[in-house]
Amino acid sequence: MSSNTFKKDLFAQFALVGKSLSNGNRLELLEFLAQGERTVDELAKVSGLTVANTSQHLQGLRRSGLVKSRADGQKSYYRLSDYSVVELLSLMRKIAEENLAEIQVLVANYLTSKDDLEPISRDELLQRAKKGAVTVIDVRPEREYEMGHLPYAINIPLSELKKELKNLPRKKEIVAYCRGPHCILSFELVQELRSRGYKARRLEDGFPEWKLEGLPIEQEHNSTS
Amino acid sequence: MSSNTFKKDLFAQFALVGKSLSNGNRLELLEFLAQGERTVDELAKVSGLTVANTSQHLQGLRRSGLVKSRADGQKSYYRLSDYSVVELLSLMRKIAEENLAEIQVLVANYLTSKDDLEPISRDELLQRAKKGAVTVIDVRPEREYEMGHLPYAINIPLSELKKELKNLPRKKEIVAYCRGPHCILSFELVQELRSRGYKARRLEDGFPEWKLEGLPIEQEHNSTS
DNA sequence: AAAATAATCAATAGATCAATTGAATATAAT
DNA sequence: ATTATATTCAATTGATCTATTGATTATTTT
Repeated sequence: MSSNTFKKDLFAQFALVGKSLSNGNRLELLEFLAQGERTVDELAKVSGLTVANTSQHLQGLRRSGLVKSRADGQKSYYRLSDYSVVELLSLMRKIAEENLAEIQVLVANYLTSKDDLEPISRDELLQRAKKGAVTVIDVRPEREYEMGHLPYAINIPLSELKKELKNLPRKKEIVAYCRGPHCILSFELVQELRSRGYKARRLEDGFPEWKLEGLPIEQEHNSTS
Repeated sequence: MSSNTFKKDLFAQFALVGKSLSNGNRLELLEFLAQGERTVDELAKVSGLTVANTSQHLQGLRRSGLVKSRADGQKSYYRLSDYSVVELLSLMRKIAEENLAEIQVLVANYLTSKDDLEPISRDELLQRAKKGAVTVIDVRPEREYEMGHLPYAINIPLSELKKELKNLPRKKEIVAYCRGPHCILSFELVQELRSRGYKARRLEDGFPEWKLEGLPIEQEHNSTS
């Protein structure tokens, strides 16, 4: 039965990856790392964790193979090991959204508390886009945008918003979308824009759902490896 | 900052899914459930856990949305919620295989301890298949086989092996493959076959890698939803 | 009705995890 | 050299997880 302990050992290794995904704070760190390489300090700030705690989580993530790090001067830079980690997070989010009722409740409460962040439907967006009546913003990291996005959508990751504000129309409606119906990035972008007096709404769900529906897609052609 | 607690709450929900994936025994249960609906008792047997322990793990998996259950008489049947759970497991395995050196070590040791379960390469398989010199077996569950498999491969899930033995050639070499280079199913099938006197080897890796390489694929056409 | 089967429940002990705190290390700036 | 900055390390506490044990419930069979 040495095969049996082999099997157990193998599953135990796979479980190391799962362990990394078993804590909300670590997921938040990973999500942020999906936008690119970051220092411990930056990661601590956005996640609201202490630096020591962040550092320890990052080391755990490195041991499980999800992130890599490099040191430069007094800083350590962490990044996702691989693009497939983003896919893993995406898939996890999708499965959670589809099967955990609690998520629906959370989002519903958040929306009512936020007055009306109610989303625009795909159909409505298509109709208004035809008339050129909306500006569509893709909030995902550049890499994901390049691999496919909604037609006429421009790419403005959350971190780039301030720079891009001057190029956005004051009166025309802005529609933001992201990875899925509960991807937090689009919520935040819409809030930011509204607080600055822009007319902004979220698309009801994200790029994957749009693509799945067979709706038109654009893609960048400069395939930089 | 109520948006902040919303974000934390949301990530905490996603982490429930990760938690389910953070234990080797649960991964083994999920892997087995990928082959179809099973009772608690069956799951306890294959995993080597006590029934009570198995039952508790399954209830945890249900709470996190990864499995569903139904009761019939005195039995409870559990199944994966969704095919995307199989995709999630696959992706996790792939990421672990690529990033955890320990897995390479485990497999290497297992192979040497098992004399020669050394795999056949894709190229070698292609050449020998052209001459009709090999029988190719896809060890994955039927559903996955139907969605795409190697040309001329026949589908024999591990559980079906005994029934199919009489149809297998005694002298011609048999090559088995599965989901990935370390998918345990193909290891087990090869061992079973060898112990019964068949000439059997594993393919060096699995279907996803084959597909990725752009090599030819067959697909069933009866698309039963 | 009594016994057998299948699964769940409840309580427990040991192991592991998560966050905090304060110290330590290493590099950069003054 | 001294100070500041960025990160890691080590120890600790409370919380959570895992497997075990024995009891309990519900359904079938005898």
